[in-house]
Amino acid sequence: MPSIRDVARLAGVSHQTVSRVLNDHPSIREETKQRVLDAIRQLDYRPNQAARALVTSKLHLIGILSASVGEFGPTASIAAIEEAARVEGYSVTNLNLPDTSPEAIGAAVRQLQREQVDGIVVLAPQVRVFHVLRGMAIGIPFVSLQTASGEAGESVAPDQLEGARLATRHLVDLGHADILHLSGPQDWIEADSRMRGYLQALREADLPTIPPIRGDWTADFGHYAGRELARRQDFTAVFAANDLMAIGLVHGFRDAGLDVPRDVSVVGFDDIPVAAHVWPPLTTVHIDFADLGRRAIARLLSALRAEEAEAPAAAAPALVVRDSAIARR
Amino acid sequence: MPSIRDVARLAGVSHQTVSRVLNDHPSIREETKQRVLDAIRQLDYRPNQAARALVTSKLHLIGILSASVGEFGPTASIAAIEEAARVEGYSVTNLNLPDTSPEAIGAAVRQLQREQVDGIVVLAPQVRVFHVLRGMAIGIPFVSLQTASGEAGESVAPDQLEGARLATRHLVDLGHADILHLSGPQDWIEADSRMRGYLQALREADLPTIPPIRGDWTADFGHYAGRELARRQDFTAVFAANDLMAIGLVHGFRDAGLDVPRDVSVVGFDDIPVAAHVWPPLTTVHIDFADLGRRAIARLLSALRAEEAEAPAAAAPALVVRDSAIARR
DNA sequence: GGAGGCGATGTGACCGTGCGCATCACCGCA
DNA sequence: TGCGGTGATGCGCACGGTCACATCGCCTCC
Repeated sequence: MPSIRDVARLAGVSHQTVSRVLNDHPSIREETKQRVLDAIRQLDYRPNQAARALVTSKLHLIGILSASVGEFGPTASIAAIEEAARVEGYSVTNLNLPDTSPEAIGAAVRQLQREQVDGIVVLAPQVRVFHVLRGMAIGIPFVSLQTASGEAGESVAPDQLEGARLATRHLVDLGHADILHLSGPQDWIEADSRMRGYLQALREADLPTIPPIRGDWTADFGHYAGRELARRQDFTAVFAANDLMAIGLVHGFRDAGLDVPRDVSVVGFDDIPVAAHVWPPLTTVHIDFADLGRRAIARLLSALRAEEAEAPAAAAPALVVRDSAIARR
Repeated sequence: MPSIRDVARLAGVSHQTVSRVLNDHPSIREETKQRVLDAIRQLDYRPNQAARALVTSKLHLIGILSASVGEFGPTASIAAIEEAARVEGYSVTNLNLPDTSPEAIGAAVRQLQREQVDGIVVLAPQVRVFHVLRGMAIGIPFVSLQTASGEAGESVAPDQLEGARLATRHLVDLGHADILHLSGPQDWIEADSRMRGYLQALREADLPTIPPIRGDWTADFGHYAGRELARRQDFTAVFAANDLMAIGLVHGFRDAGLDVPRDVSVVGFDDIPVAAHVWPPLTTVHIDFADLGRRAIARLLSALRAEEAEAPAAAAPALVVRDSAIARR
C-alpha cells in the first residue's frame, strides 16, 4: 500500500505538501496541486483511515442507537443512513438496545463512546431515551429521528402529527363519527404524535373522543385487539397507528365475523410494501423513511463539521387511499 | 483518554508488558498480569482502535456486500450480522449494489478493499456475483449467505432446497397434482434452489412439471401474475418462491374472481411477520434469517483468526401450515 | 532600500499501539 | 564452576498521517 511519502517522492514534494493537497489547504500552487494529484492517481493512493484517526482522534464512525429493529420503518431508515454515511466516508455501527431501561441506554451510549464514534443517530423513539440522553450530557453530537423539534439534540422527523390528522380526517370525511384509535406503546414519541394528530382531527370536526387502545406495533396485537373490539359496537372506524397492527386488526375483525370495510373502516400508517396487497388493500399514510435517514445523516455531518445546519423540511406525509375505509353506511 | 503508558506507569511496568497483557501473551507472570488489569480498571482504559489498526493494518471492520435490501429476509440477516459483529468488536459497513453488473460488483469490492475491511459478507445472491468474486481473487476472506457449499468462499446457507421440497410436498399430500411454481428472478441462487426443491418434490411424487413463472420477488409482480394466471385452468395449487409474491398472487387471483384457498391453494416461503395475518393466513416455510446472519459472522471471524471452522449445520427450514392451502376438491 | 508581511513549502515531533531484539535473572547440567 | 537455555520484561522503532514551527522568496510600503 502506497503511503503519503511515496506520493510525495513521486511528485517531488514533501509529504506535508501532499497532506495539504488532501485536506484542501488554500495556499498550494495550482501546478503543485496537479502534480500531487497525478501522483496520487498513478499510485492509486488512498489515505489510511487508521493513521488519520489516530492523530485527529476522529474515527469517521457513526453510531446508530436503535430500539425497534424489525419494524419496517426504522429498518428502511437504517439502510438509508448506512448508504448516505458511506458515501460521505463514514462507517456505521449499529447498536440495538435490548430494552429501554435507563441502565441499558446509559450502557449503550458509553459503549458507543468507547468505540469512539464521532456522532450518534438515535432511532430509539422512546421518550425516556431522550430523558436519559439529555441527562448524560454526552460530548458527542447526536441527531434523533423522531423527537419533536425543540428537544435536546437535533432532530429530523416527519410530520407524524399531520399524517395522523390526515388519516383521521379521511375517516371523518367519509362520514364516520365514532372513530377509535389503536395506538402505539405508551412511551413512544411516534405513538404520541400520531395520537395527538388523531385527537386534533376529532377536535376540529367536533366529534367525541373514545379512549385509545394501547398496542405494541405488532400484527399479533392487532389481531388480538380486533377480536376483542368486535364485541363493542361503539365505533364504525379505526385508525391504527401502524400498518402491521391494522393488518392484524382486520384479521381479528374477520375472525369475529366483522367485515372490513363493510362493517368497520380501517386506516393504517406507514405504507409498508404489502399494504397494497392484503385484503382489503389498506388505506394508509405514506412516510418516506429512506429520505428521513438521509436527512438525519446530512444533519449530523453538518453538526460534525460545525457548519450551519440548513434544515430542509422533511417530506410531507401523504394519504394513500385504497379500499379498507369506505363511507359510513 | 488514558493511554497504554498511563496504565504502565500506574502498574509500575513497561508499556510493552501492558500490551502483552492485552493480547494474552503467554509469558506474563500472573501477579504482574493482575496488577496491570487493576490499573486498566482503575483508569477505565480502552485500547485505541485507530492506533491498533495503524500498526496491525486490521481495522476491525467487516463489509457487507448486499443487493437486496428491502426484502425482509436479507434485512433481518443484516441486523443480526451487525449485532453479532459488534459483540466481537467489529464494526460493519454496508455496501448496497446499485445493480448486479460485473462492473458494479467489481467497483463495490474495490471500494470495500479501499475501506480496508478485514472481511466481507456477501448478501448478493446472484449467481453472477460469485463468478465475478471468484474471478477477482480478492485477498480478503469472504463468506456468502446463499450459495451452495462447494463454491468459492465459505458459505452459510439454509437448506432452501429442502424447504421448497417441504412446501411442494405439502401440496402433493393435499392431493394436488397440477402445481405451478412462481419463482424468483433468473440469476438468483435462492430462486434456483427453491425451484430445484419444487422440481425434486414433483419428481418424487411422479407428477407432471409445469414450466415455472419467473417473478421478481415483489408483491406487485405477484399481483400481476395472479391476474394473468387466473385465465389458465391447468393448475390447482401454486408454490410461490417468497411470501411477498404469494400475498400479491392471492390479491391478483381475488381480483380475477378466484378464491384462495377454495379455487387455488397457495404456499409461500420465508414466513414474514404479516404472513399469519393476511387473508387467508399464509401457509409458508419458516427460515431463521437472524440465525443465518450470526452464523455468517461466526464463520468469517474464525476465518480471520485462522481458526478451524467448526461448521455447525444451519437451522432446518420448517413448514408452517396455515389456511392458504387446502385439500384438492 | 530595508523592514515587515505573506504565500508556498519543508522539517521534525507526535498520536497509541505492536513487534523485533536486547537484557537479565535463574535453572539445570556436565 | 561455567555455560547454554528459558521465562519475564524493557527499549526503541515503525506504522501513516497531521500539526506547529521554520524557512525562503517576493512584494509592498514608508
